[in-house]
Amino acid sequence: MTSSQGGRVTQRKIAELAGVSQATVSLVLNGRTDNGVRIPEETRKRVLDVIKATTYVADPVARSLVGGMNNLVGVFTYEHAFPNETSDFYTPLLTGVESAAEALGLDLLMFTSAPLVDGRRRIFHENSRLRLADGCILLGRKMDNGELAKLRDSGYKFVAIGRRDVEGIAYVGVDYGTPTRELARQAIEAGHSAAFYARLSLAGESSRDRHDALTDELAAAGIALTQAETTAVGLAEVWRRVRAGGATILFVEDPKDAEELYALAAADGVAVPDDLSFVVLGERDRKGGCGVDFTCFSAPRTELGARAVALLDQILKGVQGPTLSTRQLLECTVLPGRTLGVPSVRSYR
Amino acid sequence: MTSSQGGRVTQRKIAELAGVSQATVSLVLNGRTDNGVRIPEETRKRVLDVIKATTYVADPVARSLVGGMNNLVGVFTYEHAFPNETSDFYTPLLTGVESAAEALGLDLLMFTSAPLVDGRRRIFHENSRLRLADGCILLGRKMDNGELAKLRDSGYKFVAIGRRDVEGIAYVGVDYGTPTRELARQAIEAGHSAAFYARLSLAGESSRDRHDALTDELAAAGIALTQAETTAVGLAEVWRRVRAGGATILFVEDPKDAEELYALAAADGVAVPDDLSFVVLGERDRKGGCGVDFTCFSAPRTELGARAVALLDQILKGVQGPTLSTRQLLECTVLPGRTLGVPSVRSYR
DNA sequence: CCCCCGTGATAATAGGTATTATCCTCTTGA
DNA sequence: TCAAGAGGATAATACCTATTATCACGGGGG
Repeated sequence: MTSSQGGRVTQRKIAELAGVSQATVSLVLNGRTDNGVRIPEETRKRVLDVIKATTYVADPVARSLVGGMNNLVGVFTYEHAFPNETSDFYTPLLTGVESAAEALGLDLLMFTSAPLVDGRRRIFHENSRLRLADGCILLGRKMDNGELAKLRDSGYKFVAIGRRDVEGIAYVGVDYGTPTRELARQAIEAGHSAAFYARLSLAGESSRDRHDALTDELAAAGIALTQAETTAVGLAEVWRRVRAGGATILFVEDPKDAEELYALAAADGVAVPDDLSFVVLGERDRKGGCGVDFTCFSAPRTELGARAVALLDQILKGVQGPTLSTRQLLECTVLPGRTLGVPSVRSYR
Repeated sequence: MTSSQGGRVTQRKIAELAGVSQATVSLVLNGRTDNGVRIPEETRKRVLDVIKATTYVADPVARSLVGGMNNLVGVFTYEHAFPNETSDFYTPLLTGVESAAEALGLDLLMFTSAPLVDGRRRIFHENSRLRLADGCILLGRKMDNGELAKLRDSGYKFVAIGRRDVEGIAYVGVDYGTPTRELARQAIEAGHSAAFYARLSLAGESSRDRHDALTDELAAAGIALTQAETTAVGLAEVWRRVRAGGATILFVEDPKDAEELYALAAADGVAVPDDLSFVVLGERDRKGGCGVDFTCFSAPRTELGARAVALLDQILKGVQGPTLSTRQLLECTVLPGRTLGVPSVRSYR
């Protein structure tokens, strides 16, 4: 009631104070000098002076309505963006997003109004406010490719973080295949001949990449590989199968699974890496910093975020000069760790 | 493909299809039955059927435009909001901010476009975009009270996190005095009679609170207290003075200082708490989670963030029903830790 | 003298929704 | 038959900005 009429300074108020029309104010603000538009320096200065005196800022809502730019980059996260007890997934990415946005003079609009249902946010809900931003960065492990396609068809500009196998979608992702192959080769060189892969569902692109790279590389070396999906069969059962199968090396996709399997191994008196090697095909978990020094790899997450913003900015502003690729893959670093060793001769069963 | 070129489905299109006016569609959608508004069941059903058949979604932009409010809560941080190598200060607060915003259906606007100068952001810079949001949460250790007063005078609605001794400013802060007194009493009960206080500058309200509470409580018990400002004299010198002074207990305001002083003590072979007790008058540092289990206290930071958003929301929407206080202080929890013990009889010098 | 053109600024309008005032029709009571 | 009123739906308008078409004015060339 009070805040709407008394509060906001509009172009009309500026116009009154400067003794010009609202249209003139808009033209000055946008620095228009196109065909037919001429504003003498004197008038321009008068308007700008009034604006400075009043702290005017264009209403992003009205601006969006007419299709203008807000210098707002949306950030959509499928889960809570800020870390809580259970998750600290986005933080490194957002660090990069923030620094890039700062460098480009953009503000970040976090779509917290999209409520979590079943622990996930939905892009298309009752009243999605995505359009408040000029474009959007999409963050999340499990995006729905159907939703992505729908969003793309709506004409909305966005960049996904993580590779997406959907036609016409810009992304900045991580090459998981190469480090997976590298670790597989290390395992082969170490002399392992029986491996187990505790993986996640193959629904996501990154999971498939790891899976394909690992199976491919091991098969080429003639090494036996048994697989199990941890969420499907449960970690206790996975561990039982590992022991029953006689594998000397265990590849684990999810770092949390790795922590737990490691604990199970320790409980059974299995020494790592003397009895059994552990290789994590993913990021070392931050929260587990006090834990095990796993052999794993690390993605440049902060740079990932920064690149995504830069790419989105380019897409929004239209191409000019050197262009960034709309589909980028960044390289991982392999972290040696202390959990990959030579296979033991003795059986630990 | 349907929605991109043809544009989105609007109320007007629904109206045409249902053979009614746009106003009727709006009334149906909002379920209005107020005075004067009557819509027979038959018409209502017809409109709803058309809506179901199409993919109509109300445009949030237009909706905000007419409402006057953006449902945007600004978040202004004086430093980078997202953690980097050097700082992880805001994260717990932002976790609370996010959950409260989600509950209230608000989006968060992070003012990253305000560039850092000398490691700090400035509220009033070239073109502050603060007014993009309906109101704003202010986060930061060292806010400038002059800036705050200026912002208040501009009529802008905001809530500060942390107590601010500026007239007419809403805040949600932490009561540091009470836990400081509590820890001081514990020290007294333990038998300490000579204390040292390694503190920060007294510029901030929270620093003064701690200082006043500590000096007051110790003085009442007739205990000698020596002070030094760590940033002014340097930690090495502080440590020298601590040793020279013969204090049996060291109060440290800043957790990082505490970590370093602890390291200096360890290097000198001083045992904690047997030779010297450490009490931290602040939050245990997260990054130092693997480090020392300091006796300290902990502020409910997540709740702090959530309350700030709730308070701002109330201020923006105008009062109705039970009201939150515009100046709140939350209680700390004292964490016993392992660094407060009884004073040693032997001198460690 | 009239036409044309350059200069400077404005009126009008779109964009989608919510709200209010207004209008039309039909029924009922006197 | 007319006034009153209820029921049903719409036109008009506001919200704020960006854009386009238009207008007023004066000077120079024909």
